[in-house]
Amino acid sequence: MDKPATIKDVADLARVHAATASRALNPQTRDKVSPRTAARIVEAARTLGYSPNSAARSLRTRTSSVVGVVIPDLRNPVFPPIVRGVEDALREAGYLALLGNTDGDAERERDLLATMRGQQLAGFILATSKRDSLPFGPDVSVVLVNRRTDAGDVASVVADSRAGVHALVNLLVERGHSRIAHLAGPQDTSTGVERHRAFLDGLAAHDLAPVGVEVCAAFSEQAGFEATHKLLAAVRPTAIVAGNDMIALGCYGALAELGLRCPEDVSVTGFNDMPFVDKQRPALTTVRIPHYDIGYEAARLLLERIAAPASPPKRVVLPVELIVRGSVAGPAADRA
Amino acid sequence: MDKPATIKDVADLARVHAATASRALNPQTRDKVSPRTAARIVEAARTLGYSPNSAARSLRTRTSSVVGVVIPDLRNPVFPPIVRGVEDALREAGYLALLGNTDGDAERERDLLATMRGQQLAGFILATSKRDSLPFGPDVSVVLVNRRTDAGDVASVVADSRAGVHALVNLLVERGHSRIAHLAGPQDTSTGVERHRAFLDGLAAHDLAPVGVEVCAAFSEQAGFEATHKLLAAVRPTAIVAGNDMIALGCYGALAELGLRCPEDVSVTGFNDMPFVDKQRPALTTVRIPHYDIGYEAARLLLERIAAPASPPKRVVLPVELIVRGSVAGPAADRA
DNA sequence: TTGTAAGCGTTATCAA
DNA sequence: TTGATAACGCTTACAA
Repeated sequence: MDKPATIKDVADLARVHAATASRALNPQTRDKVSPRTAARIVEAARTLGYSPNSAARSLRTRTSSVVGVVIPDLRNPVFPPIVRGVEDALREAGYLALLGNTDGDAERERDLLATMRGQQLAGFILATSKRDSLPFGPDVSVVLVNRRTDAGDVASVVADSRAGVHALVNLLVERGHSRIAHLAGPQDTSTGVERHRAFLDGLAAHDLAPVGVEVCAAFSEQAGFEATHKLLAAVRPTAIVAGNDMIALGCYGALAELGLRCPEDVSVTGFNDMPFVDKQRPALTTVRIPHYDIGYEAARLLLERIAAPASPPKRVVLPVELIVRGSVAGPAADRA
Repeated sequence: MDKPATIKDVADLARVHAATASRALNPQTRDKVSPRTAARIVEAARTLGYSPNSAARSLRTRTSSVVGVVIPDLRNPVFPPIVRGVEDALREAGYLALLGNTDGDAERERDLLATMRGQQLAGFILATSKRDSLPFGPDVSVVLVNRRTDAGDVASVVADSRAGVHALVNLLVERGHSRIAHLAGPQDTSTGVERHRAFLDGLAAHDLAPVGVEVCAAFSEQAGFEATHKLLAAVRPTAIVAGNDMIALGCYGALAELGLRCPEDVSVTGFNDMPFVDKQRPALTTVRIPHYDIGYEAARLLLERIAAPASPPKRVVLPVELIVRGSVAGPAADRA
C-alpha cells in the first residue's frame, strides 16, 4: 500500500496490456473487451485496491468529475441548503463540488474563477448575484442560480420571486392595506431588481401606487434598519414589503425604536423564510423558497449540459410558497 | 480564447523554451532565470490569460492544491462559518476546497473519502463528529475539527468546550442554583461526550451532583423537546444545561408546553451561540465558539503539515466566550 | 542562465 | 478482441 496501484499494475496482474485494462475498467468501453478477460481485470483491480489517477485521466480527457460552485458567502443562510442540494445531486452522479466564496467582490470572483479554470472542471454553478456578464465562453458548461444573464443563452434555476412578491402584495391588499411601501434590496443584484419590479406591478394590478420605496445598501439587518428610518421620516405606510428577511428584521428594530408596533401599526413582510424567522416576535410573514431543490435542480441541469453541451439551455423556475404569520394584520385605521 | 493557453504558448510568445517558462512562472524556481526574461515570460502569460493546467501539474508532482473538507451537514448552522474560515485560509495560499457532506453516515463517509482519495488531494479537513478511527495512513495530511482521535497523533483544532461548560455551570451556581440537570448531546459524538463530562466535573467542583441527565438522540430541536419531557417527568431542576443551542430551543418548547416559564421557573443554557438565539424569547444564555477562527486555524494547520509532513502534529484549543442573556435567573425559591 | 529530454498515468487511435 | 504507441501539459534532472 505504499504507492497507489496504477493501471499498469492492474494490467500486469491480469496479464494484459494497460490499454485493455483501461477499456475493461471504463463502463463506456467495457463491451469492447471479452467478458472473461474483463472479469480478470476487474478482479485484479480489486485485489490491488486500484483507483484511477484522476489527474492523469483529466489530462488526457480534458475534463474531470469536479464542478465549481461559486457563491457570495456561505454564511448567508440561503446558501447552505442550496449548496447541500448541489452536492447531493453531484454525488449521485459521482461528481464532487469545489466551493468558493466571492463576497460579491468582482476581483475576488475573477481570481477564483481563474484558479478554478486551471482545474479542468466539468462545469460551474454560479450563484453570485451581480448582474454583470459571464466570464465564460460557450464551451464551458454553466448553470446560474438565482440570477440570469440578459442574454438568454445560459441555463438557470430561479425561484419565482415575482409570484412570491405578488402573493405578499395580494395578501396585504386583501387585509385592507393601500398605503404600502417597499424596502428594496440592492439594485445591482438581480433579486433586488426583480422583487422591486414585481412590487410595483403587483400594486399596479390593484390600481395602487407605492406610498414609498427605499433602496437598502445591502441585504442586511443593518441596511434594513437604516432604510426603514429614512422611509418613515418621509411617509407613513401601513404595510412594508421588505426585500428579504434580513431587511425585515432590521425593519422590526427600527419600528421598535420609533415606538411603532408590528403588526398593530405597521405590517411587515420578508422574503426567503430563513430559519428562526418563525420564532421572531412577531413571527414573520414571508415567502418560502425551495433552496435545497434549487441547488439540486441546478446540479441536475449542469450534469445534463455536461452530457449534451449542444442542447438548448433550460431555464427552470421553481414555485414559492406564501407563509402567513403574525407580522401582518389589517391597517390600523380598521381598528381605529 | 478557444483553447486555454498552455505553457508552450507562453514560452513561444516570450521566445523561450517551455522549461524556462515553467521556471519563471513558479515562485519556487523564479531565481533560476534572469530577471529580464522572467519579466517577458510573466508578461506573455498575462496577455495570454495563461493559467496552469493543474491536472498536468498534479500528474507530474503527485500532489495538488486542492483540499478535501468533510462535514456532516452544511445545513447545521455551525458549519458554514467554519467552512468559510477554511476556504479563506486555503485561498490565501492558492488552494481550493472540495466540500462533502456525510450526514454522519459511516457508509456515506467511506464513499466520499474513497472518491476524494482518487483526486490527489493535498490533504483533508475532517469535521465529522463520530468518534471512530481514521481511515487514513500517516502519509496523508489530516486536520481534525471539533474532534480528536484517541490516538494523539493527528493534528486538530477544537474549541474549549470544557471551559465553556464550566463557565455555564459556574454562572448557574453563582446565581444560586443547586438543582441543575443536563440535556446531553448524542454520546457517540465527541462534543456530546466532552460536554457531558465537563458538566459532571464542573458540578463536582462545587460539591454538587446532577439532579438529572437525559441523553438526546440528536443535536436537534426535536430531540431536545423529547428529552426535556422525559427529564421533567422524573425530576424538577431549577436550571438545565443543554448540549447545544438546538437542544435548548427544543427545551424552550417543552417548558412552554408544560406551563413552565423560562427563566422564572427554569433557567436554560445552550451552546454555540447560533445566529438568532439572541432574538429568542427569552434570549438564550450560551457559549460562543469562534467558528470562523476554528476553520481558518484548521486550514492553516493543514497547510503547515502539507509543507512539513514530518513535523509533530499540533493540537490547537481555541478559547470560548460566555454569553449571558435572559434565559438565566436565580432559582424560583429565591423569589418565593 | 537556458535548452533538452524524459516521464508522471491515462486513454484514443491505429494496427494486428 | 487485444496490443503498441502517442499524446495530454507540466516539471525536473541533466547538459550545454
